[in-house]
Amino acid sequence: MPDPLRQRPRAAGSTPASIRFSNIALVLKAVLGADNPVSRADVAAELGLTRSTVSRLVDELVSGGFLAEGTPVSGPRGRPGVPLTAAPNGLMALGMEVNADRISAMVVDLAGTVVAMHTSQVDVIGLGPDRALGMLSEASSSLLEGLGPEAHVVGAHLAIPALVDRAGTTVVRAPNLGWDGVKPASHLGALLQGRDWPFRVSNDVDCSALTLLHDSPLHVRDRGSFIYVTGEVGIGSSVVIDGRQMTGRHGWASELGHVCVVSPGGHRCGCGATGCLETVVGLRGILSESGTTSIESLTTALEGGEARATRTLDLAARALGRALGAALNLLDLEQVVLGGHLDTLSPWLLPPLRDELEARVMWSPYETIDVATVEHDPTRTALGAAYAALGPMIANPAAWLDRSH
Amino acid sequence: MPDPLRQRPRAAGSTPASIRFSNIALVLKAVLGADNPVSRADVAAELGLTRSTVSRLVDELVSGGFLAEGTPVSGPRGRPGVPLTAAPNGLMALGMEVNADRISAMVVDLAGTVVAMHTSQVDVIGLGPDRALGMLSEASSSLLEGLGPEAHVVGAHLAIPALVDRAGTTVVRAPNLGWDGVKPASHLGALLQGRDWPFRVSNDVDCSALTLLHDSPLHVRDRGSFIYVTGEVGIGSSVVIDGRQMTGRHGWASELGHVCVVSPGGHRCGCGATGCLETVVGLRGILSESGTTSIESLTTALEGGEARATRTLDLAARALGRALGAALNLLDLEQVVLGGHLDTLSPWLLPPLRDELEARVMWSPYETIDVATVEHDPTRTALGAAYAALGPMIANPAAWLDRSH
DNA sequence: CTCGATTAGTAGCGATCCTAAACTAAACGT
DNA sequence: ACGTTTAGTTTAGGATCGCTACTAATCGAG
Repeated sequence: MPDPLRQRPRAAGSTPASIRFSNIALVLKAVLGADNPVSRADVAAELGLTRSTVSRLVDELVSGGFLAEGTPVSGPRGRPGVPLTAAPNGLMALGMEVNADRISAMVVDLAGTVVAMHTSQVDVIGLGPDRALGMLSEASSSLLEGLGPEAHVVGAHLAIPALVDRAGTTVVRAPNLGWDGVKPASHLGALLQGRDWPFRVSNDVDCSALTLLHDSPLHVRDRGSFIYVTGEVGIGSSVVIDGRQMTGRHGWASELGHVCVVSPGGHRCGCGATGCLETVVGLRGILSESGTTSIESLTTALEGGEARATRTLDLAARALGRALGAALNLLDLEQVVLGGHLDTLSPWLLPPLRDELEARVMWSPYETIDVATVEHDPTRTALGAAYAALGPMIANPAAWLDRSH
Repeated sequence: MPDPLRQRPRAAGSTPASIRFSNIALVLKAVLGADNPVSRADVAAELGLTRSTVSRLVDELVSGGFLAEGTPVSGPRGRPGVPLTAAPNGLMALGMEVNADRISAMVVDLAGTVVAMHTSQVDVIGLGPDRALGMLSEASSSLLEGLGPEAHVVGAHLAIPALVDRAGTTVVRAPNLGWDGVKPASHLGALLQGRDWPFRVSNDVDCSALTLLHDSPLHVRDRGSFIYVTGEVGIGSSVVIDGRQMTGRHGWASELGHVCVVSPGGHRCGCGATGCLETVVGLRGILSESGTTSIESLTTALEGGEARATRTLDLAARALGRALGAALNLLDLEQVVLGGHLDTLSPWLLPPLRDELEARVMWSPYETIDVATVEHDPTRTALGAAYAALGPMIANPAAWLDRSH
């Protein structure tokens, strides 16, 4: 007997319109994701659609401000194709970051070009949510006012060092900021007022990882599955599988910093448990264990071959190897990317880390484990936030086209 | 300039036909996944499609052998609806299992009903791949011959305790069977000959986990994200996220048994590393540590409150907690499911395990961690293999309908 | 310089699949 | 008996894509 109470918000049956939604997104993706500008015919061949279909969709994207046509380029034979690129000065998004010691805002277009940006060093902890977000709101607003008249900012995203709920609206807990249960949208009134933007919040390391996944908002790199581990205040991490970020059920996945790597024994961690990776590989742990006071004095000691420092780094690398070994055994990823002070210390970390991974990862005899590093870039997080803001538009351009029309 | 070398196998642009492919799959899913038989009108309401559309698709599924109509059932008002169910004696699949000490085969229909099954206790290790798979082939063939004439078996799947390549064709390594680089299809000639079945191989624990995800081949349970950990010969595990099994890039994900849980110290594991979960929580490790010789003598000792056994179980539970804590911190899953001897020993494992997880999982203050157990069921693996074989058909019924027509 | 070959892009027609609305069917209650 | 309600079917119309034929633009051979 059918249950009249089951009145779900209806699942998604496909209609002819959803073909267009899907195809127009594929076309945009094919154009933005190509290494070199491509023509309508190239896109048609790549997607297995006819030239007439692609032509129609491309025309829509051009008139909607997503794409621009270049001047025809001759091939070896035949009529020259019209090269398609992301429209400059077309659609853009605002990426924002709040961290313990700075706030940033950045406007980025569909090609991934930074059109405008602003960063201030401020003591966010001292200010509290309302004043800090007020400053961010002001800085962002003046950034937007400085843009040309044809620039069209269509969404915003905020990166924050915190556990954020999956809906992207509430900061559940931000230990380094001392914020609990903050709803950033309600403090950004001046910025969001009157703009019907999609606005969301997410974890800062997740945003940074997006810049590793993409060269531009939609150009996916070779690395389709990786874990990014960065040492900043604590140890942050983010996992990407098959080009999609793994958020988990609540958006709280990828807490590599609190994987247990020392047991028995192990120091107490800020999270309440003992033996967390963060206690061994976090900057504070490394410095106190090595008897140094700053990363500069530590590297000096290491370059001098000082025994205590060298031994500390070896232990840290092996602990990192145990945690990453767990991640690779569980997730079967193709690459590990290290950032922050883990990059700075990589000359001493990498050899024992690779060693440990070879020994611990079940499939290491069959596939190589790629360990890479990325240099610290203070703009990476806000840039990733902008990528996140552009995401929905790229995923469903038809919705935007139909709305603006 | 377009690159003429880039001649990819064309991505998937949608055509009008793909609407039907997608919708017919949704309709089948809605019918098979419902708690009670539903009518065409119910499906239409659930999917947000019109009754006429759903009617047409249902008619196709009925004439194609996927669904059957029951006798109309009156509601409180109006014309009675025709209840739809999986067709009995319609489409079926063959699920097979090869393990160290037995081979099994099982025929299952779309409703998840076991239509026929066969199990033999044999020493698979002694036989080697060719003879073991030959026996399986013979047993399966005679199972198929015993079915009624209207039964239509449309695919097969083999579960095997091994690392299997992602394509599902080659057993890369099966430590408990001593098989390396075996291609099962080439040893199952007599069974597969002349049938244009899809046939694939995958890991046994992954197959078992499918039976936890589904009550029937398509009825997804509440638990959409969980990790299943089972103690058999070693420690096997499988991760399901949002109702989809996480296979990893090579299909080698979910090796929880080789997460490091004891360091410093830790015994050497068969995999070559030290301190693996398997060395502490595997049956062999628990027995030797507790000074008992079988699970029966161990439970007797535990029931008698014997100190060494109790202490061993406590340490094992806490080690399991460290490994599962890593998994939950990395993956943000909603449930842990324990099977095999971990279920048998759960009265002694669960309290310290829950304790350890509460302490180690970052988000435990915000969401409860559900730890459940499942009883050992020797048919679970072959049943899961059958589910796996039915999967492609359920995912794309239109392909089958068009082919058989 | 002209013409053929080649490739890019466009236009019209037909096929497929969906929605909408009208219709028929089958039950209940007054 | 008849109206109401809900299930299922039929028919007409709309959206989208593929197919085919067309025009456009370039190169190179004669």
